[in-house]
Amino acid sequence: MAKKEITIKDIAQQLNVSVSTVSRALSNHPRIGLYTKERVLSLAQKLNFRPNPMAINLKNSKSRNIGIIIPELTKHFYSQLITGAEAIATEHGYNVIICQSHESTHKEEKLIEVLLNSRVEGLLICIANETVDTGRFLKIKNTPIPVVFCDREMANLNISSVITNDYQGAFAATEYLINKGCKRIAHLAGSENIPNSQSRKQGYVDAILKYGLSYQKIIYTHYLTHQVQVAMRQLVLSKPRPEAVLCYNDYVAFDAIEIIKEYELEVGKDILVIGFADEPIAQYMTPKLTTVKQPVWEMGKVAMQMLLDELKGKKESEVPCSRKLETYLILRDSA
Amino acid sequence: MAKKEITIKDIAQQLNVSVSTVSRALSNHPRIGLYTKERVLSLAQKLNFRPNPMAINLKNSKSRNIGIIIPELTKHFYSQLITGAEAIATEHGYNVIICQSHESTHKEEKLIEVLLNSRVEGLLICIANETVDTGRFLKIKNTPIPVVFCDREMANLNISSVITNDYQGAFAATEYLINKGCKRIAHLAGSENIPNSQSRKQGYVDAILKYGLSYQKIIYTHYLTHQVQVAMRQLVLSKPRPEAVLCYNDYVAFDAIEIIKEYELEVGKDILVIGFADEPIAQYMTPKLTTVKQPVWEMGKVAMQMLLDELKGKKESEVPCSRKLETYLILRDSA
DNA sequence: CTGAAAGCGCTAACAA
DNA sequence: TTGTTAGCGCTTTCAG
Repeated sequence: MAKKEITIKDIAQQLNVSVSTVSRALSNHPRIGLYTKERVLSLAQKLNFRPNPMAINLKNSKSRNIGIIIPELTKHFYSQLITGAEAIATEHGYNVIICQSHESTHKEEKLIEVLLNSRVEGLLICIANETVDTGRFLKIKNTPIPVVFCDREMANLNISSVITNDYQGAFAATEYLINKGCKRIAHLAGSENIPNSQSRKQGYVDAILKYGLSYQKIIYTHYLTHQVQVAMRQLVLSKPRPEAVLCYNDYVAFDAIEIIKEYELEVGKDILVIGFADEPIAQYMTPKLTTVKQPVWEMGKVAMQMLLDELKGKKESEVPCSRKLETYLILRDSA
Repeated sequence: MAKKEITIKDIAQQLNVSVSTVSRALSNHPRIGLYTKERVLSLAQKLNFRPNPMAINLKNSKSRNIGIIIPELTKHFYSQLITGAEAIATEHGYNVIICQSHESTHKEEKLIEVLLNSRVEGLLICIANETVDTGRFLKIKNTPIPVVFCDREMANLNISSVITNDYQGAFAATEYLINKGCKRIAHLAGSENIPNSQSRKQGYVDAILKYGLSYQKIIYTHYLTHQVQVAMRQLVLSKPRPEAVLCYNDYVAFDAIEIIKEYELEVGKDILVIGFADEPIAQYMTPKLTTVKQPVWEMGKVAMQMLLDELKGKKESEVPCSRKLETYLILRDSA
């Protein structure tokens, strides 16, 4: 049944005018007779005419597409980020093309290539955890399209970025614990070479220092592995035992809580636990998790807005631009 | 710095051949001199030429885009579905345009319109829960592009669909409880007018019937509202109290478990609980939730494959095509 | 084997 | 105010 898509040419013929007239009528051009315009508009309406975006894009040499690369769509963090980014893009008439690197640097490179080939007008990238070599991104600098990094910035690359203030989040959480009277606060950190982990660790350390506490204990773990449980077991058994533990993220906190329960200690009383991120699971744990919330949705919005600004030729002087979004503590039952 | 994108014309000029020759060389056309071909290919390589997809699409009147409409990207279920669908699409050289209806029928309609305007070649739709009026979808039937429904089918619409076998999942779960010796099994169902909820309820009922149990209790609730807790409280206090409860989904199960704990009963012993979906939270509850897993990722793949098949002109006789994917019980601690 | 030319649907500079 | 024409980048007859 595939009825042929109707074009401005069809309209022109039926009305005995030229295609340019139709084009003008449709695009609200000033120099056109009111009567002709009406005729065109009403026929277009009647025929259910929809301009062919492929033609328009070719004509303008613009794809109106923004590429987004994230590690994993099924992680709540990223789907939230994308929801924010997409809202802004749509608002400005852009589509987003979402690609997943599945945390592989190699795939990441491929995707950049593919997206460039498909002529995206801008790129929003959440670098894979695995990625450390900034060198690979130098080629991006040579593309004419704007790039914005999200959630993780790449040092010395001079590319815009939006991240959350991990340092401040960890600092505030630690401070909260201290104010609650905890003297011995441990930190289950993330991998040592991940910048986000480093910042959180530093926030923790500086808070400890600020209040002159003598106890300080940091254990690096790779979350979602057994390392966390091993580390936590070690903490529970250490003497004196910490009164609180600040976790790299909510998953780490979950494992920590399991161990605490295993030793029949009470979470939120014998040992306070604070997570990071406010994943949905934070509300579904028992006890419900006190955690540092990152404004992920907003981060997506801000990043996309920044990208569009660069796209529309903001003054060079303001590029690259870095923004750090504040986090805040959500108080629940674990601390 | 925006260096102009290089085109086949550039290559043609530098090599003193015509654009058509370049085109042929690039597209591996048979009728071309080997030598010329080599020259073109190597120059293209050297110049880092990438064909402009906008031009190709216009030429072919094909967008190579598939539209996907889902209620909410941040729900794990849907992000998983999309991951499956996207994998297949990419594999076949298609992009996906992901849109969220945010569970609004109105937005849903708008999105269909927008996607049609943007010339997607096919549509994958997960209907919003709110949507009941199939009439609205009739217009889709008049589009020349193939449509596949996912997760929920619309009756009497003659459009292809892929869903999971809710009936069988609920039946198997109930049967499992019966085999474990439960005589009194209650069902916390979803909203009465949602097809998925109806099927699950029916699976429950039929299992009860098959084994000739005399106890049968169904309470309809709207999940993520207080209704669930109210209903569960009622069940816990009823005499005789049910020995097990089959929940409409994992969120319902979570609330049910909270209530059970509230009465100091032991989940998995005093009352067994089974959820539905296997959301990530299922593993993070205490106790870990026994639940009916739906093959969501696979559903996305199957649906996209079906869509592409229709797109590539499978025999009309095989369209529409309906598939029902089997679910399976994941045993954990709650039952 | 290669080139010229038309055309995909639309816009815009230039004429009338 | 309207029409003519060229062109966006590429493919594809149709000639040579």
